[in-house]
Parts: sequence; structure tokens; C-alpha cells
Amino acid sequence: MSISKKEIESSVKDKELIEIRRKEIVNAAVDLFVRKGFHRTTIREIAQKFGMSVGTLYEYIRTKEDILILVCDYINSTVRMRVKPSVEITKDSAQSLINAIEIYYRIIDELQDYIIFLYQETKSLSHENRKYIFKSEEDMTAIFEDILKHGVEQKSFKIEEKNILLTAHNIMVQGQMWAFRRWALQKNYTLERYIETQSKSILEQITTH
Amino acid sequence: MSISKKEIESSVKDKELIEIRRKEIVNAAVDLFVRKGFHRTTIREIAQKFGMSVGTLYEYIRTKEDILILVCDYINSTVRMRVKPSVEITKDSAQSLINAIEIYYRIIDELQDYIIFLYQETKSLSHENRKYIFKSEEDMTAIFEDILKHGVEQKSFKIEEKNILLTAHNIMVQGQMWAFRRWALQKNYTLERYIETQSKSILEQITTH
Amino acid sequence: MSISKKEIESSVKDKELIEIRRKEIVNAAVDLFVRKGFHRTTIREIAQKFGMSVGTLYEYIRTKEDILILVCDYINSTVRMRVKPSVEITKDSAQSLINAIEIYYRIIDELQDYIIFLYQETKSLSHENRKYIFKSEEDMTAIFEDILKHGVEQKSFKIEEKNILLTAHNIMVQGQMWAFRRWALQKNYTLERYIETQSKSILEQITTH
Amino acid sequence: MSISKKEIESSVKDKELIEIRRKEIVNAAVDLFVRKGFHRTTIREIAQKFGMSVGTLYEYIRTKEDILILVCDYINSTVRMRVKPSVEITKDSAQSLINAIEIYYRIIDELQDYIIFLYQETKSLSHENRKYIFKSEEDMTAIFEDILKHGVEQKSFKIEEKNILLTAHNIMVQGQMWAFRRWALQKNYTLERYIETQSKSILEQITTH
DNA sequence: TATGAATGAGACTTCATTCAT
DNA sequence: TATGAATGAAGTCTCATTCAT
Repeated sequence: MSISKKEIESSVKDKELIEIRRKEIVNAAVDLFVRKGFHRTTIREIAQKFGMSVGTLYEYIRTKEDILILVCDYINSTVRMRVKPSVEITKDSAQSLINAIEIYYRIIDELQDYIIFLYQETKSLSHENRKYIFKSEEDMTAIFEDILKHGVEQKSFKIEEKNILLTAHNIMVQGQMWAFRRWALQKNYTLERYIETQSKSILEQITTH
Repeated sequence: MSISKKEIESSVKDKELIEIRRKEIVNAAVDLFVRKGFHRTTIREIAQKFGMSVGTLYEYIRTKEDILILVCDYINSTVRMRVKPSVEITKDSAQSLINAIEIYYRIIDELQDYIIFLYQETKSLSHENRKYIFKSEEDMTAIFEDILKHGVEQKSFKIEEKNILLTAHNIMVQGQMWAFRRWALQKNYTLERYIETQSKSILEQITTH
Repeated sequence: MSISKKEIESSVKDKELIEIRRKEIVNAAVDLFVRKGFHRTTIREIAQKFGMSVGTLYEYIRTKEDILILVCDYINSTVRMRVKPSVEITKDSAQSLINAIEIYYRIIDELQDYIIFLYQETKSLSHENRKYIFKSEEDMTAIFEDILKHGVEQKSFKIEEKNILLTAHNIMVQGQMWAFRRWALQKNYTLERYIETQSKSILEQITTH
Repeated sequence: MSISKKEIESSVKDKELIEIRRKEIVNAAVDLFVRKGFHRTTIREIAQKFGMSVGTLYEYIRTKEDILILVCDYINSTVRMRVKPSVEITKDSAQSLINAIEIYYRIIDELQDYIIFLYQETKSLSHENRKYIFKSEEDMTAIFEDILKHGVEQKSFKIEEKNILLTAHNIMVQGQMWAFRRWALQKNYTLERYIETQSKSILEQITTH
């Protein structure tokens, strides 16, 4: 996985080294950011954590925000990279969807701190970089859109063309809320039950009766 | 509406004046916070905006976080105070729910910047204050729970007892996502269509066929 | 006892009221000053403690330093007022001195926090006011000088004229150190033993053999 | 002389540089503190005086109190380092003591502003750090205790075992009062006369007749 | 490339004093 | 005379970024 498609300037020439160092930076930063938030994490802490000097850190990024981009990008990629290969579009559209939902929701459960982080710190990005993150989220949404479209074509699902996108968003947000509403949900439901219930109700809406 | 049920210390004795000044503070802060975020907004800017000195500001709060509490509380109260009186539980449960959803979603649309702000800055609160905000969100959720419960009692809705809470959360989050996913949703749907579609699909799941 | 011979301006006309209020101020301030130090005590705390408004407080003083003067003066007066009436110059000079030492040292023990305060906060006074406090200390010293002089005249003591003053200072400082070196002395000696030992050694030096 | 045995954190790694910079800090601070007092001296002034930025200053200390510790420690060390090598315990105990007193009192005269400073600002230290300073003063006291003990062993002095400590404290305080009572003493005595008189009277008390 | 000391603007907060009521 | 809200200068400390080595 290439961590950053987004161009971030670096004064170092060796592209490979940049890649290596940036991975180290992200590894160090992601924990700190998730634990303490972006603003409360200092550059010094990040440098210390991955065992390099502040000066060196600044050879590979330009500003603190660059690290945030790297980290957001990393989280997004991680989610996408773990969902995508597991998702299959089979003939049994309902089953495909149920599987995809389960995979996605389980990953959210696993990475819930990261998901919450994304919800909260995206705003610290500049307008341009925020758009970049949204694009990434749209890519993720497209996975569900594809399954839905396929199901509609197959007449397994009955969704108005125009509403497919909305349904895909609903599916994703109902997954993400497992993380950002955990204070209410996780004390009332187990993950398994949550997945089952949400899956069922989503299918209910879109299945032809 | 009383802005703050939460006790925040003040060195001013006149309770009424505190109420007045805090409203001014909130008014000044909410815009700045929403526009620039909590961390990037300075105390001086807030004081300047509401036309008083920094010293005066600090007569009515103890720390910057107090202002954040005031603002979060204000947003929550505003939403709740505007939804609650309009919501009726009538015999026609389905219609009650549709009405409540419309009211809630329209307010979210109106206050979308504030909703997003809540999603993003709650984390800047201390643990204790965060819990307080969650409590407030649970109060809001209870409004939908009540409608659902009533519908279930009336046999209009068919929801397992255990799932009523989850359904209420789904309804709320599907409203809130109109704000925090506006980058995707608002360019593809009008508010009216959004409300209609979401209402319909929610009802679909819970209505006995 | 008139608390303050030093002129401190007041916007209040009623001299008697000034006297009363200033006593209240001193009462409130002395504890706070002694406990927290002059700088760390705020005007607000003082006003609160004696149950009046900051505004009223400022009717009776001009600056915070004025309160410090009042307090220093009060402590000095208290010590002097309690020593003076008990001190007698009798024919038995040695006994007179021993008595005076005991009285003085016992008061120091009783007011040790105040004595330490004087040592530490005198420096916060302006030059002029500091001189005023020194004057007060000289008055106190004079009490011992008188006893010594009398003893010399009576041939009970043998001290060079020029050294009488120095001896008086020694006596006083050896008393005060009971307070400001308490961290060392009070864990090794009882007050009684301290008084006895110091008295004896002082007498030893000045008694004709 | 190593300035600080007490551990004070620093974000700088180079131990030697820390030592150098802290000496600079102490040099800059000591004058300001002595002249204006601890509270009235600002961090900015100190930084300015030793020609560095506030930020740099804070690389070498954690709080303003740290500077006070450094300064108190420095003064104490300076006195001790200058007294100790000059003090000898010879067979002639009386002469040893007279010499030690002279050395100590002369240093007090030289560093009188510093001595007064110690008397006044120790209170601004936290409890723990205050204890550290007291310890330092006890070390100094021990020098005189040793001389006295030796003299007692040699039968030159006649002091009850229990009173040796007290005598040592008396000697020290009678030296220090040359500084903190200078407003009275230094206009009536020369340093030479002061030393001579005090020495003589101390010896008088402890010499066997 | 790597280091880490240096920078200094700027943040939050306090508090002696004033002044309108 | 009494009140207490208002003021704003000033204080300590932080931290992203730079730059000489």
C-alpha cells in the first residue's frame, strides 16, 4: 500500500526513503493523535516516539498538518484495503451485501478509535485536503453502491436508481455509528447482534416483498 | 430556555446578569467556534466579538473549556427545545413519527454547522463534561423512543422491544448525517427528497406488513 | 492601641470608622498573608474574608501595599504591646533581663508565624515604609538596651558602652531565630530549655566575673 | 562547583550545555532577584538579561520556581565553597573558631544582598524544595559544630553536649544578622569591630574560666 | 541526511484598581 | 458610604518551525 497519493513536499530526494520514513511517522503519530487528539499532540512527541529528531521529521513533511493528512489517509486506506479484498459480488446479492456489511462493521469495531478520530479531526485539515479525504470516503461508498446496483440489476433489490447512493451512505453511517455512538450502543448490544439487526433492517427496506 | 444546567463557577453574584452575559458569550463564541474550531479560536477574539474585555469574560467562566461546555449545551438545548414542542404522539403513530422526523431533520438542516461542530469538538471536553453532553443526546433520543414505543403498543409498528433503542438511534443518525455528509448528500438530494426517502425507508422496516 | 501612626490616605472622612474598618482589614489580612504570603493573597480574598466588598476595602486604603504596612505595623505593635507592660527594670538587673528575655521569647514562640512573615515580606514594602518598620524594631530593641544600660550603671553587667546596642540586637535575634530556624531548633530543644540556655549564655558574657 | 545537585528537568540533552546555560541563567537571575525580588522579576527580564529568548530559557528549566531553586542553591553553594576550604581545625581550638567566624562573617558581608535574599524568598519555594535549602544550611552549620566538638574534646571549650548545636546556630545567625539587620548594625559598627566583638563574646561563653 | 538547540509569537489566565450606581 | 462588575496590562508557559553544525 502506498501511503500517500497526495503530494506532500519533502526536501529528501530518495523516494524510497521518503516512503519508509513516512510510514514510521504515521505509525508514531496515529497512536498519539488517536489518544490525545491532533492539537494536543506535539511534533516533539511524535519525533521522540519514532526515535528521530525533530529536524529529521521536518525533512519529510512541511507542516504539522501534513502529518494529519498522512494519518487520515492511512486510516482510510487501511479500512479500504481490509474491506475490498473480502468483498465479493456473487449471484446471491442479498448474501453479498450481508457479507460486506459484516466485514465492514467488524473492521469499524476493530478500528473504532481511528474512525472516531477521522470524524473529529478532519476539520483541522485545509479545505483542499478535506476534499481529498471525502474523495476517499466516496471510494469506500462505491463498494456498497456496486453491490446494490448489481442486486437491483438482478432484481434481488428494489431501490429507485436515485436512491442507491443514499442507501450506500446509510449502510456506511450505520456502521460508523457503532463507533461514534458507542457510549449508547455498546452497552446495549453486542457487535454480533448489532450487525445482525442492522443487516436485517437494511435488507428489509430494499428487498422486494 | 436556561442555557446551562451544568454548574459553572462565576465570580459574579447577580444570577440574572450571569445568564445575560453567558448568552452573549455563547452568541459570540458559537460563530467563531463553528467557523474556526475550538482550538483556533482565542479568548481575545471571543471577548472582542461580544464587545467586552478579556477580564470581564473571565468573570463569567473559569476556563476556556467552560465556554465550550456552554456552547455545546446551547446547541443541544436549542435542538431539543425546537423539536420537543412540535412533536406530538397521536393515535396515528406512523404520522407522528413522520412528523417528528421531518421536524428534526429540518432543524438539523438549519443548524447543520452546529451539528457538525458537536461531532467534532465534543472530544475537547473533559471526560465528565463529555458524559454530560452524551446525556443530553440520550434525552433527544428518548423523544423518538417514546414515539416508537407508543406505536408498538398500538400495534402500528412491529419492532422487537430490544431494538427500539437502536431504531431511535438510526433515525437520529440518519438525520445528522445530512449535516456531516453534506459533501456527498446535499449535491445529490434536496432536503425534501432526503426527508421523504429516509422517512419512507424507516417506516418500511418497522411497519407490519 | 492605635494601629497605624503612619499616614495612609483614605477617602472616608470619619476617623473613627477608618480605625474600625482598618482593624477589620488587618484581622482578615494577617491570617491570609501569614498563610499564603503577601503576593499570593488577593484583594478579593481579603475583602471576602472580612465580609465587605472590594470597593469598600478601597475606601480605606490606597494600594495593596497599604494593607501590608497595616499588617506589619500590627504585628510589631502586638509584640511590643505585649512585651512592654510586663518588663520591669528592678534593682536586680540580671533578673530583670532574664524576665524580659523569657517574656519576649515566649511571645515569639506564640507568634512565630507572624515573626517569620515580617522577616520575609518586609522587602515588599517601598523604601520609605521599610524604614518605618525598622524604626519600630528599633523601639523594641530599646527596651533591652534600657535594661542593659541600667545593669551597667548598677555594675551588675560589664559591657562596653559601645557594645550595649549590639548586645540588645543579639538578644532579640536569638529570640527571633527560634521562629525562623524552627526547622532545626524546635526539633532539638523545648522552648523552656531554649530560653534557659540562651539566657544563661547571654548573661555569662555580660556578667562581671 | 556543580550548580545543582537537585534534579531539574530539561529538554536539552547535552549535559554540559545544560550546566553552562544554567550558570548563565543563574548569573542573570541572581542580580534581578536580589534587586527586585522573585515575584517582581519576570521571565522575560531574565531571558533578556542573559541575551536569550524566553523559549530558550524554558529549554533549561520547567517553571519559574526552578530558577529560584537554582539561585538559592547557587548562593548556598557559593558561601559553603568559600568557607569550607579556608576553615581548619587546628590544635588551637579557640583560634580555629575565631578564624572560621572571621571567614564566614566576611563572606556574609560580601554577599549580604544574597543572604538577605535567601531569608526572604525561601518561602516562595515548594515544601520539598524548601527542605532542600534547609538541608544545605544544616551542612553549613555542621562546619561550626565540628570545630566546637573538637574544642570540647580538647577541653578548650566547655559546652554541654546538647548545646553544641545551639551554639553553632548562634554563631551563624549572629553572622547573618550583620546582613539582615544592617540598617541598625552597619551604621554603628565597622565589620572589623563587629567580627571582633561577636567573636569575643562567643568565646567568652564557651571558654572554661 | 541527520541533529537538536534556538526562536518568539501567541495562548490562557490573573488580579489590582476604578467607577457607575 | 457601599457595592461589585468591568478593565486590561502583564505574567507564565508552549510549541511549530528554523538553521547552524
